[in-house]
Amino acid sequence: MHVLLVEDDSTLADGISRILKSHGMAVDVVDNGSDADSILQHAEIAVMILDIGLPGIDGFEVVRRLRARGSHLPVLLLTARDAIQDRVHGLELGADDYLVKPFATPELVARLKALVRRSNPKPVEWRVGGLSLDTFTKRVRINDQPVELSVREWAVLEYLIQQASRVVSKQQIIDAILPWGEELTLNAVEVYVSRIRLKISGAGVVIRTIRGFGYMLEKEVP
Amino acid sequence: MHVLLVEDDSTLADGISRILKSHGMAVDVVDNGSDADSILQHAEIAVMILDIGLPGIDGFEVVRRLRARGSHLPVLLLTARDAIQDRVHGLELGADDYLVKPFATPELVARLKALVRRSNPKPVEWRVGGLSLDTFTKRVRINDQPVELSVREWAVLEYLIQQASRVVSKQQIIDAILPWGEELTLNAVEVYVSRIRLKISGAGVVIRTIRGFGYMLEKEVP
DNA sequence: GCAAACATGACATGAAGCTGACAAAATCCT
DNA sequence: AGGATTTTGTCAGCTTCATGTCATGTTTGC
Repeated sequence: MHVLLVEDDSTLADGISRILKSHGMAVDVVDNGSDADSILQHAEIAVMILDIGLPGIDGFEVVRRLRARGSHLPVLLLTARDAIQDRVHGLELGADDYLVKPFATPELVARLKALVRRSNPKPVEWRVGGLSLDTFTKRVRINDQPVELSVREWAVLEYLIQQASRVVSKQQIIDAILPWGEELTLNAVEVYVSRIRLKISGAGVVIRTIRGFGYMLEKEVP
Repeated sequence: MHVLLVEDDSTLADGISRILKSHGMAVDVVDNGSDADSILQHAEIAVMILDIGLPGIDGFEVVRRLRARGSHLPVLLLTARDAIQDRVHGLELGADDYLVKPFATPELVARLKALVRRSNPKPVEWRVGGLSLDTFTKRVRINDQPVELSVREWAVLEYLIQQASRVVSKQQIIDAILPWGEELTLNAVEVYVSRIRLKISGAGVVIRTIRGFGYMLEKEVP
């Protein structure tokens, strides 16, 4: 999960960054509004922590532009203790929650998690041909017959079905299923695919190998 | 809608009271904890605004007693600006939100409305197979035989039964049963589940382990 | 036909889960 | 209050099984 932290006090930024990383989040830090604005338009960010008091483009403007672009990205405001007007104004502009400085770190983490959880309602079911993945029960069915998949296998198959009829490279698969920074042999992906193929044979769906490019999940054509 | 306002600063109490009334709410004002406690037990209150710093029985104690009686009444805490500990503690005890003094009136009203909206009264009884949880009496029955669960066990089982037939991760369980920001080892959840399984064996219900994902409560399939 | 790319069986490693035991904390009970 | 009892969370030891790599076999494109 990528967190964008916009904070110009570098000491505070470092502190928050460290805490979040220790909770397994990937943190991008910028210290001004225009950098934030540009990153938001180009990177995959799951949630933003935004200090109101910034030099140049201030926090309000960042939120305003973000919402103007139609984004629903959850935003957590950091405000000074006395800045009541700021909080109200921020919420009006479309921020989702705020935290008053100074705050306790568990509170920050809890609020962040809550925010992301709230804004992240996943589709319940993926289906291609006779193959269906139920994200509630984490169960895979082939023509209504349940099939047991391991975590890794689930992750790979979920990614493939989301990208159905598109070619995805092994590296893309690795990036999709691994936490940031972790690596794997490309052969590992081949092994996953092999195992998955075994388990989903008979569904009207195949994982085609596109030699030199990667894999593609698609309906079987006899 | 009846609001119970517990605030010993009469100037502030009058102000808040006036604002709320102008928004069409009925307001009961008391200036101490024991009065609050007694009103809560005898009147139909929709939401409580509670100052922490009270003479006699303080705000924490009021919340504690309220929750100990099994009530889900939404509670909005009023805390002094610096009292971070108070906020965390209050949320731990089961308050639903807090507001730092001084606050803007639109914020108070907005939060209050949000709180009431959010507090949808839960069904009194959950039932899956031969297992039933009565959220009012906090009692668990297996085929009408009462079973004793501890508070934690109750909390976990309640969450599991609410999410029946869905996989919930250990972290989700922790987030669901613990107050904001508190943490636990994931192993603790394993222990809870282990203990609960012992106690509910024989109901037509099992807590399945979905390795790598979490747990799922569902009807037993022999 | 040959090399590169892919497939897959086999294996060691360790991650995930379970549970009995225990110390600390909370609660109950005079 | 304070002693007894229950609850709670962590740990350690153990089992099970998923995981990732390797070695070796197979396919594919040129």
